[in-house]
Amino acid sequence: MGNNDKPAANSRAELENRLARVFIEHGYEGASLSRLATASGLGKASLYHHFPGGKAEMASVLLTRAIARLDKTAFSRLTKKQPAPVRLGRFVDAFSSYVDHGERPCLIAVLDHGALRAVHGDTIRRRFLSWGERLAATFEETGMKPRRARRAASDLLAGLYGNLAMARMLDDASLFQRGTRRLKKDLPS
Amino acid sequence: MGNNDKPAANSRAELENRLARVFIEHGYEGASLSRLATASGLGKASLYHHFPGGKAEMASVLLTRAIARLDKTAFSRLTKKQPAPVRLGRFVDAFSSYVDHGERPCLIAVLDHGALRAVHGDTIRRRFLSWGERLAATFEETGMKPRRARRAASDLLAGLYGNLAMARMLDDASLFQRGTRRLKKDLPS
DNA sequence: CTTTTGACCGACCGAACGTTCTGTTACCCT
DNA sequence: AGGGTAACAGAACGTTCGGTCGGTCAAAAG
Repeated sequence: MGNNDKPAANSRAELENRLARVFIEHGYEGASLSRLATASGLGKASLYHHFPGGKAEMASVLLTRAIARLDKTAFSRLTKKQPAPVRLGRFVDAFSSYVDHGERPCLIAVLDHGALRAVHGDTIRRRFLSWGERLAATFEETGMKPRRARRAASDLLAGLYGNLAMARMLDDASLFQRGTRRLKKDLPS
Repeated sequence: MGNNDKPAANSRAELENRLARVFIEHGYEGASLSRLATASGLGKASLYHHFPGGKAEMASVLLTRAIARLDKTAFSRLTKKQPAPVRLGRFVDAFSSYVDHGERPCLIAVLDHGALRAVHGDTIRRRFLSWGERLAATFEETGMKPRRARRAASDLLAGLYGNLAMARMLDDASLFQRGTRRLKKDLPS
């Protein structure tokens, strides 16, 4: 076996979860194959059974998964049947739980550095642009003019990621939670 | 020579600038000795003349320098003789120029990851805590109650780092500049 | 009972890693 | 002129890197 003290992941989802945690913690360059093997409970060679493209494919798959998840769990709430202010509140809550209420950095942001930025930076950029537009459109529904709605969308995203960054540097997730509560309170009603 | 197409750095400050750029761009694990050597115009072995402790010492020295700079150029403005609102505005401007108006990530934040987090995370945490208190004290001087001043300080720092993160992911420094302008406008007068 | 297949891994590979050894210059000091 | 030293680099060190190879083993398929 690849590891003595950890049971192997018993499902594809569990395997990806464990790999994602390594990438989040150490970044792409710091996530070595031996670390990934240990964390997954598999041998290095076995990882190539699941990801023939090696480390690059793992990162790519995990990034795609993270984007899909953030889209499905958070941004998709912006296009539901509730009134716009409710949708915005739900979105903030969903984003918060996506980053584990401030405990975990965002994998998308983590992978947008170093060697991977050249590969996936554009995908990430486009995605955030589209998300920003969706967010702005929702703010418009609350009665804001396009210009102001754009500002509100930009401020909200920056507020979310900023509070996440501060919570990480101060090693205090409650800081993110308080910041998020404030962001919600300032939402249009 | 360690390099063919780049002139060697001609001063200690210039050397550190070039090394810092590599750490900012690639992170600690991604900043390989050969990259550092190439960027500095020195041979790998020569870097050990200036930093006997190797890569770890480079990062440590550069981190200390970044903290000192941010303190001196930005946070020190909070304890000058001008009225508090003016000091806050100056602080935001100074922070903005510290990160090259949104073009460059903050080295302190970049080095607070992976292997280096265990080594320097606590130093960084304490520093940001102290900076947050200084910022809150200045907000208090504008008439805010302690509780609200703390919130304002936290929101301002989060806003700064959040806009920086968004500017990076969207690859658009003007986004940081607009966000910063808004943060200044919302400052107490 | 055989064959095939999917999951797995120990052992290995060349390359790159961070680091050190052994110098060679070039400049200062007396 | 001679001795010391700061600044540098070529070449090699042992280690770890991402990645490959040949194979085992259990269970499904025939």
